[in-house]
Amino acid sequence: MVRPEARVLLRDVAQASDVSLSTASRALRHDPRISLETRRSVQRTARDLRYIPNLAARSLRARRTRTLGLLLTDLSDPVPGQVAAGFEKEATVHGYRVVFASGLNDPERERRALRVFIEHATDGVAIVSSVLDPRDARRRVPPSRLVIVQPDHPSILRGKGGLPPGVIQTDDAAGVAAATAHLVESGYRDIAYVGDETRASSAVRREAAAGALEALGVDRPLRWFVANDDAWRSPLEIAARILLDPPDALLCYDDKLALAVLDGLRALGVHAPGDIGIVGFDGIPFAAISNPRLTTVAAPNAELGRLAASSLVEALRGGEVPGRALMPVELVVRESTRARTPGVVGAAPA
Amino acid sequence: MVRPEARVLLRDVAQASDVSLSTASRALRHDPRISLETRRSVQRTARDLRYIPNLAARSLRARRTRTLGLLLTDLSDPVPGQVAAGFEKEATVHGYRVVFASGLNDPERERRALRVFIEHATDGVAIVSSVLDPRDARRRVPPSRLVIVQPDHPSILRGKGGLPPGVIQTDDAAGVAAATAHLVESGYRDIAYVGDETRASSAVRREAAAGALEALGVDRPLRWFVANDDAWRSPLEIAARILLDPPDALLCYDDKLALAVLDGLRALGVHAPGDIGIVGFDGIPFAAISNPRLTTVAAPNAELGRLAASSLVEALRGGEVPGRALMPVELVVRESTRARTPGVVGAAPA
DNA sequence: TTGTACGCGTTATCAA
DNA sequence: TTGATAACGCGTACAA
Repeated sequence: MVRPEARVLLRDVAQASDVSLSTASRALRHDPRISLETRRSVQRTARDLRYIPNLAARSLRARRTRTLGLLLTDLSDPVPGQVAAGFEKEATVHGYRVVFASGLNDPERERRALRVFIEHATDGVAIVSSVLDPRDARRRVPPSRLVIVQPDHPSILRGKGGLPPGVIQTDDAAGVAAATAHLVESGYRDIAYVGDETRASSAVRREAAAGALEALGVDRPLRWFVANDDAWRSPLEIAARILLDPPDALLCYDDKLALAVLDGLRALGVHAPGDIGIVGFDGIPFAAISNPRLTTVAAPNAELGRLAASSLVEALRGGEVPGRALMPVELVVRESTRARTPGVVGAAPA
Repeated sequence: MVRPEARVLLRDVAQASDVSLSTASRALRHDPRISLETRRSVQRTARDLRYIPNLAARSLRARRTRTLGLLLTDLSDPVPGQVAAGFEKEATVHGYRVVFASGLNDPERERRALRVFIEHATDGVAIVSSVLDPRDARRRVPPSRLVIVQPDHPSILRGKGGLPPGVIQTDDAAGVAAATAHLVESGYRDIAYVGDETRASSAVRREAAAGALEALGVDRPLRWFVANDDAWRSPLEIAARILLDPPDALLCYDDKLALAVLDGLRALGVHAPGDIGIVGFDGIPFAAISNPRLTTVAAPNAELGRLAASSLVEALRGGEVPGRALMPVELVVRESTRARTPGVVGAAPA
């Protein structure tokens, strides 16, 4: 980048300011041992010469890069996108740069990405919605410099008892329970979950819904329509399967899927909330302006990213292990669910 | 990253394989001068020791990083997200890593981001939808290593005559013209543009619509509702303004805005395509499953990203200036517009 | 076919 | 308060 012969080096700045290399270096880093006068002068010439430090040399010597790595699933998806935006913004505030990599839910790609971060000698790493085993991740990246956001590995199913350190996640179970309660209060009885059969985060939500339903004393257990990761791409297929034996209401894995289901059902003449109630998860912007507007469990995605960055930076400063956090989610009731009397609509047998 | 005492260096690999540093280095880079036998052995021990090369040292010495920089507007927006995903995927295929930065439509932030790329000594840089003056960008990054995707600076207005090298963009004017023709063919006469008043890309689309309308011999000139960058966040406000004097059809700056307008109008009792026709731009996934599904001009966003990466890589290999490309867009007619007879609906005075 | 030795640009140690 | 100098880890011209 930039032709070598054109690039201004620290030594050029030093020569131009008539000081030694080390003085120039210190002056630019605001070292208090350098007189204010020299500092100003050096900084001025550095700006005049358009000096840009070579990060490679700096990190080689200083053993840190002020760079953070962020591993996420897919940049083209709004949810990880929001997390990434929050993370980058917060990191920038603290003077850190960010290197991104996408894992696309493939453990092998995720491992390669971590390797890239290590090559880049990132000071810290955040992993969002990783399908990688957290223990595996911690073997590759020292736990003191690792934050795991919204883990999506089966281990989160067993780990009911307390969050491990360095993990930031939303209280999905509570959110789904609230959504389930809302459905039941609104008179829905025959409720089904629509979501992935393999991903751990999906299992968490499904089990939370089942548990809530039972706890609420609803006699009909939760049903389940399997809709894998890209089911939202074929709204008709999934809608047709649902209509084979339609429940009163659907709890969908996420908003993307919920909106697709909404579309597929509409194409087949079934409308929410009149014929069926629909709830999503995530709170993406489009859920607020769909028709009908989608009832959803909103997660603070950008905030998750910000928190990941700040807790990473703090841990790096203090040499501590990053803290844990369980973030609340919020049920946002909109038009895709509504109060109704049970049994009016849908093929709900006695 | 990784405690120094734990990190495996090339010299550790060399020692363990009983060869010199340089032999180890060459063996790992598949240098044909090293016997196959030693190569294999060194590679084996490197893997066993989990050796990960230090990129800083390598790039310092080799004067290249195999890293590309991607500057975009906002990671949380689906459109740049798709470009980013395509870019990253293609870059990875060619063995390049990617550093991202978001400029948020702020020239100052964009300049800072370019600086970060130079610090990182990225081999090449792609700038997506930048509001920075391309000449400014080219002063900071050598043109031979710069690709500008979808520039959004006023200079694109004047530069009608031929694309400059290193620029990749979509043929927005043609797309908007096609959309306008579609509206006119469908019987819409009083047509308005909804979009930003300052951004160059918005001006291009508005002018293309106005020109197309005139060329089609429609007597009513294009009207214009100003809706700035985050107007989509307040659907009611913009819808209310439109309803003060509603046209037959709306050409919106992008899908996000179109969907918001759709929502706001619905809230006020006005429905597409019955009461008004609505067209978006971008072809985001949600436009395909909205209600009504959105007629839009679809841009090949992921492809744009892929092309940017591959043309950058190619230019780096050949030492050439990256090529130019004008990508076609496609009018996708869906439910938010439809054939109708003029004058039936809307406040179209004689 | 392999090894020796130097330098990439910066920061940190030590001495002045 | 400042300067000289030795690393940091790797790639490569040159020697063997």
